[in-house]
Amino acid sequence: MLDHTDKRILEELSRNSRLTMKELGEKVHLTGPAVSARVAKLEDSGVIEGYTIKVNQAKLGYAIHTFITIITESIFHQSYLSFIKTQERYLINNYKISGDGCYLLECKFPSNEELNEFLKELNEHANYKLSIVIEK
Amino acid sequence: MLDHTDKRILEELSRNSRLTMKELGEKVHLTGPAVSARVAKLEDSGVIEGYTIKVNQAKLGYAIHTFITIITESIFHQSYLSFIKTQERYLINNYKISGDGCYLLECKFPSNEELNEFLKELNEHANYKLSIVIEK
DNA sequence: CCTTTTGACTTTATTTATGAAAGGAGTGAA
DNA sequence: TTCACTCCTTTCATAAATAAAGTCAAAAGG
Repeated sequence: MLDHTDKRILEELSRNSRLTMKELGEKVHLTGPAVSARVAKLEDSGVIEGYTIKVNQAKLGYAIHTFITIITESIFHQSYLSFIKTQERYLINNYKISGDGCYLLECKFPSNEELNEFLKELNEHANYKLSIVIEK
Repeated sequence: MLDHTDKRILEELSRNSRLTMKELGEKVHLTGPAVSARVAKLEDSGVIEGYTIKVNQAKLGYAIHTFITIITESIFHQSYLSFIKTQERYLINNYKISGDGCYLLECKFPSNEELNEFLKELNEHANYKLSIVIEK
């Protein structure tokens, strides 16, 4: 289904998704049209879900990166889920998990003040454990 | 420093980083060369860190997505850090965190067997708490 | 008030990449 | 052998990127 060349293509596009088909072709030893056809297949089959950029959140003013383990008391999660929908500017990911907690919420904040305010509001909907990312 | 148009550019490129400069220009009401110059600025200033793809890990055979909270007993983390360097195929991210644990390790696995084997080996270097992602 | 400078943009023209079409090499099945 | 199939290359028309020159408006200085 996926041969070595396809994996090379995924590696190269992960590193730089704005390569031209010609450049990508040179890296994996194919011509432009050939590599273009393979990329189209990878898109159609859903292996490549999309093309995106890595944004430096700190330079956008979001210096604080956190993971918040959510423990909801009630069996109804709707209160928590509705709340985070109103907090999109802070959200990176919300994972439903099994294990120690119901959700793992990945967030970014510009300042401790805003983090603190967020946690205060969050606490009305769920308990939490906070982890702050020091280094990636 | 970063005006509304720059933010629009970041949004559009986050959604699809393979837009042509012409298409991107149309979306933000600029010509190709104008938007190209802005993107170059965003790259030079480090706001755009890179261009990448979203890969469907499940379709690559990695169906299991986990977060593992690492608690190292000793004050020397080297044993753990050396270990994970040998496990690159499973690794997505390793965050050094403050809070409940020393590291938060994001991993992917093809099967419970390999996850189990990984945990067994991990346990020689650190204690852990496992969370498995059910939904994103 | 006029002139100059600056920055961000558009226009134009050249270079370069894309993508469709045709053709060839290798593989497996009848 | 022959056919069908897949995957590739080559070629070429079209489209995009990029460099250079020109436009315009706002700010600074005489």
